[in-house]
Amino acid sequence: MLPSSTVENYLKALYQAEATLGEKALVPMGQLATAVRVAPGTATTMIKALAESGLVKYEPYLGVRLSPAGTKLAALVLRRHRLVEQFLVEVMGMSWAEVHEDAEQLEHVVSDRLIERMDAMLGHPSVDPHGDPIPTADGDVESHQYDSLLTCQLGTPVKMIRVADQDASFLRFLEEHNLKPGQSIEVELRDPAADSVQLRTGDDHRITIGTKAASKLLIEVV
Amino acid sequence: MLPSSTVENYLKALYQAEATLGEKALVPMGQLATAVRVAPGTATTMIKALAESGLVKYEPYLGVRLSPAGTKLAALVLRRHRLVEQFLVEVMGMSWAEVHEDAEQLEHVVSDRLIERMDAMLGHPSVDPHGDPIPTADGDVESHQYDSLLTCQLGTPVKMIRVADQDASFLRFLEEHNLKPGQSIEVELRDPAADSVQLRTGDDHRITIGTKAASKLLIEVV
DNA sequence: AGTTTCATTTTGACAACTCAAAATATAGAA
DNA sequence: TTCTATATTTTGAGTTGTCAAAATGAAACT
Repeated sequence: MLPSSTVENYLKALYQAEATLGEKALVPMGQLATAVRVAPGTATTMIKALAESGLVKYEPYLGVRLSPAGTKLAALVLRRHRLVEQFLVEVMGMSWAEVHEDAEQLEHVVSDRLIERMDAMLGHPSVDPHGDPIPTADGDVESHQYDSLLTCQLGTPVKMIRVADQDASFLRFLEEHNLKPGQSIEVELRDPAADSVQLRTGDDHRITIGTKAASKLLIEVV
Repeated sequence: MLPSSTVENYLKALYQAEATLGEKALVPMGQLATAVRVAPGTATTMIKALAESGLVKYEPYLGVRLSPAGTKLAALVLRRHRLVEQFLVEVMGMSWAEVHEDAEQLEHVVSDRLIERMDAMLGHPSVDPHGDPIPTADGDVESHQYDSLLTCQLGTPVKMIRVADQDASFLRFLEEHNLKPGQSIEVELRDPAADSVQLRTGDDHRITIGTKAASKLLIEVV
């Protein structure tokens, strides 16, 4: 019984929620319902069914957690999603700001045959255009913890690694200022009162962004 | 209200049935039900709904025909299907025998943006790997009537144009004998008693195939 | 015309997914 | 501890797409 697109979306949402909430945390129903854009009751119903089929562990009133089986399935959905994004950018020449929606659809229908061919054509990439890690065909992920532009040291040159946000207009903004994975950056100033972070990029541009945005830009000390 | 995958499949099946039955013919329910692989009653129910939304003309007990709106929608599904097939063969390097199933899924989720990108990357092809014509983005199709290896003149050199069958094992057979669109062929002999047709290909191989198979291979006199 | 045959339609039911709104549980404030 | 605000679950209902099997229509053969 292979999972429907709907089920895949629930699993994927749980996977991503767990990644930000921390491994062993239970994902609250409300958050899950918001993520998959359904009414709270709908999420409850679905989760009870998924618990029935062993894909999640459900603790009434507390939340949900993926089972090992569910985790693996979710990782494979994410693998397809991210390989497709990388493919759309690298091969089809699409902008990284516009590939998310397409990948969101394609991830559910792309066959193993096709996805492995894409993987090979791309030279088995380890990350997608946003720097998100691509799980292996076995569902294993290389997961690092990175600092963000909000938490890193001031005045230290760092390299951008990953954008933890898929919002198209945000990505377009980043693209416009050449803030992509690989770019060198230095945080010059943080102003808590103004809720802002001031950057200098490797190609010597100064940009000021909000702290919320800064927290989405993950980096590594050079 | 954009059509669901299910609706798209019904429309596509009708389009293809009409293409073989003749323009103004009504497609019988039974045939449609078989094509979309549902029980007869299911097809009746669905068709009544489609008639309601103006995509088909339904004549109880006689059959169905696509409306102009339905025809256009079906052509666009076919456009996506065939462009995807061409893309999978030309860009992804897949065999023409194995692209049908993938295209069957992808045709429902590939965005306009992506399909037009594929189209451009392929140089706006007019036919897919099987020689089937690719409708334009407006839903217009260049439709020729071709002779087949069953109906063409004996001993006359002809060129293969199109394979009117998507069966994977049949396509693998053709590939093995290099019977692809573009190939020159000559029919040497037809034996009605043996139900067979004997060919000589441009690269000088002799092959004997059944009349049913021969009727699927469309050609043009050189 | 009468009867058998076959295709088609109707009926009743079910599975997957969803919602709105009522009922209930939990947690935090008084 | 009691009340209240908030999150969660339950309930009843709707949509889409499906099937099996009964009922009906059309056609074909005595």
